[in-house]
Amino acid sequence: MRKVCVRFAPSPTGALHIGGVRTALYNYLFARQHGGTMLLRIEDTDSTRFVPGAEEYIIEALAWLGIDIDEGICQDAPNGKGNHGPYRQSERREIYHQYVDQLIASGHAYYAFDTPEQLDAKRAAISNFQYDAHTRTEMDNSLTCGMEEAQRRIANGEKYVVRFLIEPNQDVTVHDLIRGDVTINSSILDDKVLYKSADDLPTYHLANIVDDHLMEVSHVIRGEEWLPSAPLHVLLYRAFGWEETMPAFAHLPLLLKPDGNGKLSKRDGDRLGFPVFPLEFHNQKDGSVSSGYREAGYFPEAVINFLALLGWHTTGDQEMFSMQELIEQFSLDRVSKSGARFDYEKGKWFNHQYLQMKTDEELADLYMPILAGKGIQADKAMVAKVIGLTKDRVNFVSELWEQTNFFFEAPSEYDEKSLKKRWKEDSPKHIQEMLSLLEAQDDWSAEGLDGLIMPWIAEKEYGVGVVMNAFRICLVGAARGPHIWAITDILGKEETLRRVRKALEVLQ
RNA sequence: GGUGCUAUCGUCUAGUGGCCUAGGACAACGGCCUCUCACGCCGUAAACCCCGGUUCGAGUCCGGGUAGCACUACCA
Repeated sequence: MRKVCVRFAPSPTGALHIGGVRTALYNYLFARQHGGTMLLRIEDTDSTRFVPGAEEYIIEALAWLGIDIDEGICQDAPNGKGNHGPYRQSERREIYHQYVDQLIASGHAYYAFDTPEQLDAKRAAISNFQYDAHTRTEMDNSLTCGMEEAQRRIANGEKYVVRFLIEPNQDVTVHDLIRGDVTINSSILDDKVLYKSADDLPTYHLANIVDDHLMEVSHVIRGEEWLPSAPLHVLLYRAFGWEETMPAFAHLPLLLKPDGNGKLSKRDGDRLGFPVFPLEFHNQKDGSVSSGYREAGYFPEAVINFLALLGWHTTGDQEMFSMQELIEQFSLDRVSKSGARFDYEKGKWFNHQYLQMKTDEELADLYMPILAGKGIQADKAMVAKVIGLTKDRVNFVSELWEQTNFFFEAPSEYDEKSLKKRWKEDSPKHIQEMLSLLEAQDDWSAEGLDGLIMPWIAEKEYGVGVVMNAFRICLVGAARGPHIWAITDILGKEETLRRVRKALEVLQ
């Protein structure tokens, strides 16, 4: 087998869609597994859809996710590294020109002068109009006007496109690594535009084949939306005489909407309230802002794990995979053929799993800026201790606040539902008595307090639940939180007593 | 409309002719734990799209339906 080289080739037309991220991931896993090269090429042949900042966004997103680029555009080489550059298609005009000329010379392509308006009129007049073997003889092109005339018109500055001449009635077979052989008849293909007059750049089809060939790409792993045009690409390789070194193809299943029909779109994220992009994106072109997984509090390894399993699975029951395990176990023949519905709930679960794997200190580093944002300066050791008590109940670092706020600030009000259920008629009396006991207590350890309070409750027959819940409300402001002696431990005697006195005052 | 791809619990999936009275995970529901809320643990419910065929035997192979998806631009 020849040296593996895969490419991820996004268009800088906006934020990188999560489906694109998965495509990049599968390419990366395949490359790493085979000791091959992961190449990033920017497909900016549509000047009208270019969005400033999109390319930088793509690079930053891949870097955040840990998808390292070996060749092409990347963080340490914004203009590309490697021997096959430039890696931005807009910088490869001359190269494409040369290959288009080759196709014209060999009779595989021709010039066409039909304007977009003329084509629209044709489509309106003839249903299912297709520019192909049946119709090209009636159109305005170098086949009908003659090559010399065509050259003259071009020299005069007339706008033209180059079309690929497709021989009708040929069965074209594409071998797909995931789906097997796919065969279509060339008659359903139209004479695709290879070179556009609008911006003097090639279309995707031409640029893609020329670049993959020149960049020695061995495997094209891309979304299923490209499957219908794969036979066209095979025909292009043949026309260039490159069929021998043509890359292998693998078309990945699509990511579908969580509900309803169709593929996952940006709108679904807005509608259902979850990110569809890896990073938050501020679109400079239309002013829109899209939320990202990073900003939503996801760990990159959770996003990777979640995405990897949307369309791929091993034979076993394993669900948690590190990047290294994915590299070892990934294989294209275990990629699903059918589209995968995007299940955001499972994404949260993955983040929960990865959050539990972090140390309390690591999480404290992430949480302390959030606390600082609320004007709270706390000791890292104390924050880590609080996190150790509460992390198992959150999916995100950002959710820590609602689980830990009472450690950092005394309750300013008392939850009504908790009061109704847990603050009984006798509670003020119980807490008052308990306060006296606590005031006289020197051993403030969990064991010490437990040894003090439990026998007292038992002796008075007040009921553990009744007293402890009322006590909890005094400290927390509600009926929630970790074990009560863990709370008193962190609060300390002074703060605990202060909160109890305050509660007694407010609640009576 | 045309062409192609696809089809197992609500969702992601395991299953490559007998190990399938179809396994796991998320979500849902119930229980346990317990001073509360969670976590955790245990359990329940939940699927082979339909019709034929091949075969001793089909979720698994074949054919036909049906449904979903994608493509059908001087977008990628």
